[in-house]
Amino acid sequence: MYNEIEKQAIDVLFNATIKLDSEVSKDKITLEFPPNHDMGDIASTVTFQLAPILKKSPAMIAEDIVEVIEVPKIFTKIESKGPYVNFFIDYNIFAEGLLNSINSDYGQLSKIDEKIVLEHTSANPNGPLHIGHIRNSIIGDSIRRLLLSSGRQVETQYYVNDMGRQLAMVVYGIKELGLQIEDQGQSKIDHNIGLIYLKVNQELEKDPSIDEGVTNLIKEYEQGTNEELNQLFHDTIDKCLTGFKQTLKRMNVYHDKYVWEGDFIRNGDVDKYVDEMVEIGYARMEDVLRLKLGDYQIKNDLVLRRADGTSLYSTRDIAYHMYKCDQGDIVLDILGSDHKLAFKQVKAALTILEKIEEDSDDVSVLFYEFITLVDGSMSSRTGNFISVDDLIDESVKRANIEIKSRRQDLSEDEISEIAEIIGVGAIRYYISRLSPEKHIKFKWDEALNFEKGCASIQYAHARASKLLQNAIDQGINLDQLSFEDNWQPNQFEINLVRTLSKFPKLISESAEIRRIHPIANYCQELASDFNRFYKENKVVGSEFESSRLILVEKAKITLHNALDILGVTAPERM
RNA sequence: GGGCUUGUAGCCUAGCUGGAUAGGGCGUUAGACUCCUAAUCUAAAGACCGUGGGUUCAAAUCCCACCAAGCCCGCCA
Repeated sequence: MYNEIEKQAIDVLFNATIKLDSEVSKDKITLEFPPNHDMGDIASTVTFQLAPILKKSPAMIAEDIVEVIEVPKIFTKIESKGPYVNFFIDYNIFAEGLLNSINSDYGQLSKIDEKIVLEHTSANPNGPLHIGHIRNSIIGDSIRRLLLSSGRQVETQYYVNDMGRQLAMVVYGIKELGLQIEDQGQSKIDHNIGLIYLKVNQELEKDPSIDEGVTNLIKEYEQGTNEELNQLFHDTIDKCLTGFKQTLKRMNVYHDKYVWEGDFIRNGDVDKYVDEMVEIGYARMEDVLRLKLGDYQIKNDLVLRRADGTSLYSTRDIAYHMYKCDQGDIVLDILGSDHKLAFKQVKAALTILEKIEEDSDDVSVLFYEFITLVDGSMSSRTGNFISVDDLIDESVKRANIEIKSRRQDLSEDEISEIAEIIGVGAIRYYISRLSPEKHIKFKWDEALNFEKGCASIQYAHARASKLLQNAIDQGINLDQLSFEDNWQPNQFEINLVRTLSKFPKLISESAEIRRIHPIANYCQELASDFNRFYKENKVVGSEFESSRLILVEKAKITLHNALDILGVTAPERM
């Protein structure tokens, strides 16, 4: 609906430029939103492009355009203001059309023939997920939802790091130090494993020879001939992943597939690609086997094998990325900014192996900066971290207290259910609203804010729900609403309609640049517009009851769908 | 030392392919519930856009230098 209006604006602008003998191609005519509503709904800056051609100031050209431009029915007027050509939408016409076009899957754009293989989270299975990891999961999962909404196909993968040193240390603790996962006394199994990892690190400080034992375990597991050892590695990882999955499920984070890195050793891919890189001449044996990447403006060699012949993370990651390239059209990783160099190296390797063109965007990353605690960075090794489980528990606990102080009429079960929705929402929103390149210093009170945070958006949704329920209780059939003939949207209704109309464009643009924080911003804006409308307009029992109920219903849908992209549940009441 | 990222009101932040009065939010101050949930709304105060140069008709946005914070430069992942 909104698209059509933009098209009309571009058409008449185009015709106007022809009349002025200064035709510009239609795709060069870009539109933007004016800084405030007094200046209209749509603005064009074509005049800046025409200025050098016509040798006149943009402001004069704007006046000329307005002089000759034909005003389509959907606009009340087109004005020039300085260099801008501003379009004013006729909401008496537009509101009904727009609202009629909103159905339950508003924001779901038409299908794009593109499949994206999206890897996110992929935390090492050596202890619980902490708040550093969860930024990855939240961004990754929201990107998945955003890309799906934009019409693309997405497969999300969790890359299970079973060959790494960290995991081997846990296994060492179980096998050689007699530590039992079930004996660690933590409430969740991944926390138990984290405690073993911590203990092995402490032992290692006292007895450096443990290091050699761990190395031997890695070697033996990579050879894969010791069935009992294989089983121990697998069991340990499975247990840890069981814990992860519980946490991720609670956070509304979904993976389609878990891919084990060891598989790329077992199926021979790692050897095959290493051999190929040797053959092509980029990998050379010096002190160890090194991949030379000077041709790709990377000074640091990538070591492909340890001196003892075992593989390294980066090597296996190359094989994994080769695999992912075959699974879809686009490969997208969500990674912490500490992986920037490593990723460049992997990408260079993919180029060497002729999987992708140099500088291709088909394999790319969304990087995010770290979350640190006030007293320094997090570390599973030293146990200095806040686990996601603790974070959720605290958030839900606070939400619970908040609800109890507001609602005395709800049962304990109802409160718990709503507290979970609000608590998890607060966390997801806190991460989603920020640009990924912003470094976060974690503070409880900032993360878990129930006023003007996510809760206020959820509240707007709950309000809308309640309002519709009230209407139903009065015997109104929501399926048979129609606009009153004399309804002319007032300023509050116009603002709400305008914001609603921006949603599909927001989806396509955000998906294009692969950013989720514009969606979070939008949720806030929409909730705000809805709350203002609600405050100033009686709905049930008003002169325009039917039109307003339609407006409320559509706002509710949009709020719901926007929150859904952020993985935030929209509650029916709170 | 080299590279990448960030620096916007007391605090958090959007804007960064240059263009309209730098947009939100928290907090502060002053108001609003006999009226569909006040987790709300209204109003006010609060910003030399890190600093210094430069390019331009026009710079928060581009270029250079500097300062500050974070990250990377492993036979860790």
